[in-house]
Amino acid sequence: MKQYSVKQLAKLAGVSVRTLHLYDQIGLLKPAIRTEARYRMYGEAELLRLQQILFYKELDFSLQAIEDILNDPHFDLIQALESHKLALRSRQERIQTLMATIDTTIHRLKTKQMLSHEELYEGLPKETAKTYRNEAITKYGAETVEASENHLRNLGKEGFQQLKVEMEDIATKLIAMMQEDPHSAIVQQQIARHYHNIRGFWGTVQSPDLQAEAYAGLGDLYVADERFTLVEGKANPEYAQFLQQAMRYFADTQLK
Amino acid sequence: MKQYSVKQLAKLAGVSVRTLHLYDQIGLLKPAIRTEARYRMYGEAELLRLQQILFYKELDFSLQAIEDILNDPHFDLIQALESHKLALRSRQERIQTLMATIDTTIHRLKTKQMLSHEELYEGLPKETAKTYRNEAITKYGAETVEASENHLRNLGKEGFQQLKVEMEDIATKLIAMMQEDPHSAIVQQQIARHYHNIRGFWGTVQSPDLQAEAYAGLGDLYVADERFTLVEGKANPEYAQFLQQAMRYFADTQLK
DNA sequence: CTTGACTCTCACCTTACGTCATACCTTACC
DNA sequence: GGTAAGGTATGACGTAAGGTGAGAGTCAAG
Repeated sequence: MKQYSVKQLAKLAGVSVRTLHLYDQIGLLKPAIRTEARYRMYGEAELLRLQQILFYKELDFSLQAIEDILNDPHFDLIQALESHKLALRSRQERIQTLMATIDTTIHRLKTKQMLSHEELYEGLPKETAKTYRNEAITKYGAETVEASENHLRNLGKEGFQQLKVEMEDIATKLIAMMQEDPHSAIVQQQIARHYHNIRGFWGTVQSPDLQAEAYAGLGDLYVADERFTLVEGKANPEYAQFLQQAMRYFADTQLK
Repeated sequence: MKQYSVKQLAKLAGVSVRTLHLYDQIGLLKPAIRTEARYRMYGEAELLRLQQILFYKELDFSLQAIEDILNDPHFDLIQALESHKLALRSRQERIQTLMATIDTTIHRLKTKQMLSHEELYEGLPKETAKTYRNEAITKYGAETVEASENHLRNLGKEGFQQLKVEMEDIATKLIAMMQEDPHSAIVQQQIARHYHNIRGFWGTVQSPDLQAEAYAGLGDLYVADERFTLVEGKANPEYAQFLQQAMRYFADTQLK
């Protein structure tokens, strides 16, 4: 029966000596025996177990999870693999959106397509909420607007409350930024974040184009519904109009 | 000019107080002033900077990277974003292969398609290397076999040496496992790892089907070329035959 | 007997915070 | 003016998976 020292086993398996020390310490892989001088000596069985450990480690399982899997032969391996795959998938989706955000940010930087708030405000007629809503309906169709409205209603009390808190929050931030300026790119970033946060609220809308429309439409709705124009408790129509413009701009230029 | 305490700012930006303490400590975001009682007070400028920090943090930049970006206005932001995107892409690709591996592992477990080494050895005629090679040629065509051979030659001394080391390594492990058994699934895992490692060596072959063929062909080549049948310096034709079988099995059943 | 290679244990460092512990400060209320 | 509640400060420890030494003991070869 072959025996391996730490270094031999480490080289064989392509890991560091420290790693074996650690695995011993946490009980994941203990040496077959210790010599008189407390040297660790591993046998074939340990090599085998180490291979299994490395296999699961390559799949990004945590050492704790690996220990659970290996120590319990009745472990539901398939289930563990499935759920691990789900975790991997959501990681991947997150990375996907990150890359998309980077793309739009790069594009924005390259084309110097930054939104100054002069731009945002210029040409904005001071009309009433109803007018905006009707405008939105003629532009995007009653269907879209009503779908958004229905979705808002379907949120229920809690969801609506949450949305309101979120809106007040971003409102406060954006206003502070707009006063401070001059880095208006930040405003764009905030809108992007807002879009990202809000997106989950209308899971029903599927295509990206429709999402962009819905997002812009939501901006119109914000103007229409004064519950969303409250900033720290009091109405702020200027903010609402600004937000509407910014959201439409974002939808048109960034959501393709 | 508005002032914010730690808690106010934390709530506004959606982070914890501890986070602000940390950012202060590492110099990423220092409060505008400290009160007599050393309370941290932040102004609009700090809120702005915090927003920027959070934006980059959402993109998975490290705090150090963020500090570099924010502290140097001449920083090549676009370049940083591009390279960050590359890193994200490779992460994503890695996850992709992980999920694929999980899929095949699950499939293997479900269909109990595990390779016993009786299976592997049974019906294996004890023929010579040349015979194997010729067999490989008639099976997969001279083109495939020669392409593999050429690729091997093109590796140059170093590449070939590396490949040999790799081969001896896996040979040692596999033989140990086969003797130990009885978990033959491990052998499958090892073959999968081997395939994964080796794959980079023939970047020219494009389609998955062709890669599977090339991989199986490589198994035949191992038998044909005794340089690959060395285990710790001495020839080991049994291993070569085993490996050939295993690789073909893997290519046929796992690489689709 | 000494050198060099190997091994042991201990312990601090990494990231981006969370979670106490202890002590001080501010504000509201009586 | 006292007290209770709650905000704040600093410091320290813990997380995952090891990296990187420090200081000391062990082993085989020359």
